[in-house]
Amino acid sequence: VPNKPTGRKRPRVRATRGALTRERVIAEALVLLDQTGIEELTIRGLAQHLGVSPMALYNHVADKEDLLQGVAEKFLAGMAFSNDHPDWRERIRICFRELRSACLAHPQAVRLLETIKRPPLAVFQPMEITLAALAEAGIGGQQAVQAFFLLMNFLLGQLSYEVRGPFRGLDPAEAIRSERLRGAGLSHVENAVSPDQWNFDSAFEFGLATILDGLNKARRPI
Amino acid sequence: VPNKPTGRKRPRVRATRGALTRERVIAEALVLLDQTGIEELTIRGLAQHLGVSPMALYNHVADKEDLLQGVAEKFLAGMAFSNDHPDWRERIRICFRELRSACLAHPQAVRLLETIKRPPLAVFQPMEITLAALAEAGIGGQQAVQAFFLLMNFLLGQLSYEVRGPFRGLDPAEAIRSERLRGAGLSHVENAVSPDQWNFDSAFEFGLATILDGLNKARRPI
DNA sequence: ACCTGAACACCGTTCAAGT
DNA sequence: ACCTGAACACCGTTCAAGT
Repeated sequence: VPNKPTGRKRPRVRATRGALTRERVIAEALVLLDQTGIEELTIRGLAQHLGVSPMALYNHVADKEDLLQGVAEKFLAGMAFSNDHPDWRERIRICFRELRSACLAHPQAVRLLETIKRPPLAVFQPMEITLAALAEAGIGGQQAVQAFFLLMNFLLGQLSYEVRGPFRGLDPAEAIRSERLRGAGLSHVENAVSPDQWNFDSAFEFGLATILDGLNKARRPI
Repeated sequence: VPNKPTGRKRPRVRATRGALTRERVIAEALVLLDQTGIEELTIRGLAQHLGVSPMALYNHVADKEDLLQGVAEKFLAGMAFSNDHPDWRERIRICFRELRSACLAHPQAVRLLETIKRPPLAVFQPMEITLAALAEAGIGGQQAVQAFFLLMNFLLGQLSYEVRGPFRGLDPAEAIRSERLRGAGLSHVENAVSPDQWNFDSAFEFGLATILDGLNKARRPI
């Protein structure tokens, strides 16, 4: 909001009119995305939300793909990652915890990361932190990059699950009802799954810990 | 194709007409999906592909969501997982390799797993194999389920990356060009990334090995 | 029971026209 | 330079009508 009129009675609309800029279009798109959902984020809907003609947006955005790309950038932008812990393991842990937190702050936006053609530039900072930490641990080269993608892909997989809500479709009660699972010898599944006690936080921490333990072994190839 | 006419001159269309069934609709949807892409798989397009009115499909499918669900089931159905290796580690490894292979056989269909509200029933078999193997290794309860999801989420994350093609947007040459990365102190990233030598197979194997190493440590909690 | 055409309420985007 | 309305080529889906 550039300059708020002091005491004028002029309609407030004028203040935002003409202030349509790429920055504002993308910012409001993120707001609208959070309020509704990725499915409902549409050029026409965004235009209405901005009180403007649909075609007005095309002055600041190439097409919808470009808009989504911008929203994805904005959504991950401004993230600051702590990088001062002495232990390299803990540095990686903290970095991915922060990344996950930032993603979960905009649950609807997480699915953008699946839609987008190319990953937002914001992933480079966690990558730098991870590669630096791994280098300190004696892991470098191709292996270090693969380790980063192991962590990153686990995070993305977990997030896309997490965003969809707790554990849908893996309820054993429902599974038993299904024809396909009856007598299929899935005894371990039947005994193991209890969606009500599922906890994404602890699952995430378990994953992180397991990967870091595994990487620890990779430090000195046998 | 049921019964090919022997020497008749009658138009071939009659043979497939009326044979419209849920099975066929879903099967052809998968064919069309493989040929084109998830974006292009549309009710109207599928109807045209089947030589039928769009509304005809609604006799065999509730709505598009139901269609996609059916395609996802079909796409993963009929998979047989080897489960006879003596080593529990190798059993898990083989299972997830087979799962990945099956997914990559229909690259366009992989994105269905992200779109679908609930995971296809087919994931229960790998889950059973994994839980059984982990039980043999002394890992059970909540931990075993979390371990399965660690493996599964890694696989899904890797697949969604893999399907999009090799490493797009993480080219350092392109990154340097970008304003945001200039002077951001991303020295490790600049030195490490070389998309041309990236190999999804080896990245997958590295991930599997690392997770299994990590799980090995989880066998006896300290 | 299954298929059809017409119609409705939406999309993203192009184009020619306004200021 | 920026915004607009009308129009185009698409969507998924409802409805009433056909067989």
